Amino acid sequence: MDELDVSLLRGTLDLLILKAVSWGPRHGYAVAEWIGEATGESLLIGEGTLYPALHRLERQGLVEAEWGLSDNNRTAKFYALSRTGRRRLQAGSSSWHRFVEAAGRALRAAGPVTA
Amino acid sequence: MDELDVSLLRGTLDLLILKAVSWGPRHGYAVAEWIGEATGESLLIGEGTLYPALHRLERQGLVEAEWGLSDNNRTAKFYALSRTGRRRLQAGSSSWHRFVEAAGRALRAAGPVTA
DNA sequence: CGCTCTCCCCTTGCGTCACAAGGGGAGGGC
DNA sequence: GCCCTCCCCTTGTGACGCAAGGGGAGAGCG
Repeated sequence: MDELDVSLLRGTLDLLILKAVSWGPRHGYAVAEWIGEATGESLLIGEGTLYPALHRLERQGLVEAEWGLSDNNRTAKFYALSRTGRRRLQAGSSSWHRFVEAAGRALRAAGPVTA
Repeated sequence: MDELDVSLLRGTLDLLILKAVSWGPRHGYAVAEWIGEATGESLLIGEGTLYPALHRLERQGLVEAEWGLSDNNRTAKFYALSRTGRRRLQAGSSSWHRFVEAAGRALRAAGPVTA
């Protein structure tokens, strides 16, 4: 009943990261923490998953990175949501919900054709 | 507003295929058709996606294949859900819904900490 | 009889991605 | 001085969705 082994994180991770920085800049480590908290520890992403994803999003211009100091006085790279990133987050969320709704309906279907 | 380009089909496809054959044997082509219908044409999977997936599921013992004749009198390979396949479908569906619920909650979150 | 259309099967190659496993540096308490 | 936590990164590997290819066999139609 703990973390899900499900590998369907695919495609959802980017959205979650964008969401994590949608209220202001956050550094990578904090992004991972937020995702963990926000999903009730259901989704724990490793650093080998997180950082490549952040770099990917940066390369796509969806987030912008800048070095700074964390609350604990540690050097950290802060990521901020760009304008296109925000649009992407909205569009992506919408797509995501539609996809999930469609698939969920199919998975809950009772009969083959119900004819 | 048509088909979704989203690549988060990852991990969901297997479940949909298992569901498609959960009411009795179905051949590959028909599986793809059912998924299309059941998702309101939101999810249209190509043959290059479908067949490898079917073979994968067969290799894992979740479905069993057998040659037969389709409604149109064509030679076709029918896939039937095995016992372990059915268990997998139930467990997978449950995991899927929990995952989706957790991620959905995070994506809909209003504030960072609401503190 | 040939033609074409639909149905139904398959494979190879490519790009992407989650993940495990590795490595490093710098602050702060003891 | 030591270790723990925080915070960054990379390389390699396996898995997978997908486009693009190829083929064969039934059925309507001229």
